[in-house]
Amino acid sequence: MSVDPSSARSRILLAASDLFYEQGFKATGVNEIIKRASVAKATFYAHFESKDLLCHEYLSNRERLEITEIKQSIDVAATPLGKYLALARLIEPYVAATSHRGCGFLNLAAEIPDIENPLRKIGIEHYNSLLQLLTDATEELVASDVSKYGHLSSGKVAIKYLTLIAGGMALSEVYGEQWPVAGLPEAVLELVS
Amino acid sequence: MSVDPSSARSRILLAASDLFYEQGFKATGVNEIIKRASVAKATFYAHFESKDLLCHEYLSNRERLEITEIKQSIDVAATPLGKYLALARLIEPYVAATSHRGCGFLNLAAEIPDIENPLRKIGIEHYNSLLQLLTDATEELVASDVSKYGHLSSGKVAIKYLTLIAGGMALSEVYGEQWPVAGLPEAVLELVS
DNA sequence: GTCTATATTTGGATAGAC
DNA sequence: GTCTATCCAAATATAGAC
Repeated sequence: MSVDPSSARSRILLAASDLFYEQGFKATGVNEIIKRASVAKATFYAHFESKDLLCHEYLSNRERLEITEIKQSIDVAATPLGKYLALARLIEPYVAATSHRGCGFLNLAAEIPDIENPLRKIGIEHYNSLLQLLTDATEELVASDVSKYGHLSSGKVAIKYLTLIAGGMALSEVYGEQWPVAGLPEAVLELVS
Repeated sequence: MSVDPSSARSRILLAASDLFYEQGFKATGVNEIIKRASVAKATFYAHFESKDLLCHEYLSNRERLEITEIKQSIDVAATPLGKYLALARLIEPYVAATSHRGCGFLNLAAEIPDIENPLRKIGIEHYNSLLQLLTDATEELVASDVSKYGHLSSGKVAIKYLTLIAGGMALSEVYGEQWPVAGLPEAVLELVS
C-alpha cells in the first residue's frame, strides 16, 4: 500500500473520493473512476478488491480527516464558549467549499437502506464521535461558569446541537444554497442562553 | 388515468412509491417494481413514460399528502401553542411508522446531485411549504401573546424549527433509531421560551 | 391492455498478454 | 503493475403477438 500521491492507487482513491462525495455512491461507476484516475480497469482491481471496499476506505479517510479538523478547531479556540461554538462556525465555510453536497455520511445513509452495511457503520461512528466532542465541549462550558450554565444538561444540549448541524447541512443540500447554515452559530448559542 | 386502486396503473404507482421511499430511487429497478405490482414490463411503459416520470408522480403525491396531513394536524390543534408544536409532535410517530427511512425529499437530494433536476424541485417546494406553515404558526403564536412572544422573529424561529426537524429526521435515519427525534417537541418549544 | 421476447447500454468484475 | 479484451448480470426501454 504505497502512499506516493502520484501512484495509481492514490489517484484511484482520490478520484473515487471526489466522485463518491459529489455524485453519490451508486451514481459513480467504476468506469468513471478509472477514467478520471487515468488507470486501466485491471489496475483498479489490482489495488481494490471491489467498489464497496474502495468506498469503505474513502469513508474511513473522510471520517478521520473531518474529526481531526474539528478537534483542531476546538483546540485552538481560546475560551470555553469559543470551543463550544467551534463546530458550528466551521459549517458555513465547509458547505460553501463543498458546493452544498451536504454530509457524506447522511448522503450514504439515504442511498443504502441496510443499516447492517459496513459502510453505514462508519456514519454511525462519525456521529457518535461528533456527539462526544459536543458533549465534552458543553461540559467544559458548564464547568467554566456554573452560576450561568449549571442548569443545563450537557447531553441534551449536545443532541440539540448535533440536530441543528445535521439539519442545516441537509437543508443547504436540498436548496443548493447557503442560508440554511448561516444562522447555526447563533442558534447553538441560544441553546445555552 | 384511472383512479381504480386495483388497476394496473395504481398498483404500479403504489409499488413504486413504497420501493422508492424504502430503498431509494437508484436502488429500485423497473424490474422490481413490475414484479411487485404484478404487471408486465410493457404494461408499465404503457402507463408511465419512464422511471423518472413515475418517480416524479410519486414525489408529487408524497408532497401533497404530507402537507395535507400537517395542515390538518395544525388545524385540529386548539391553541396557538398547540398549532406551533403540531409538526414537531408528528415526527416521532412518522419516523416509527416509516422504519427510520427519514425524509424522502432529503434522500432524493442525496441521490441526485443536479439541483436542476425536476425531481429535486419538488423537494425545494416541499420545504418551502413547510417553512411557510411554520412561519404562519409562529406568527399566530406571537400575536396571541405579544408580551410573552413579541421579541421573537417568526422567520428566524421557523428556520430553526425546520432545521431541527430536518436534522432529527436525518439522524434517526443514520442511526436507524428513534431517539434523535424524541426531543423535538421540547426543543422547538425552547425556541420560543 | 397485457403478454413474451428482445434490443441496447451500462454496471461490476476477470483473463491473459506483456 | 499495467494493458486490452471480455464476461456476465442487470439496468432502462421497445417490438410484435394476442
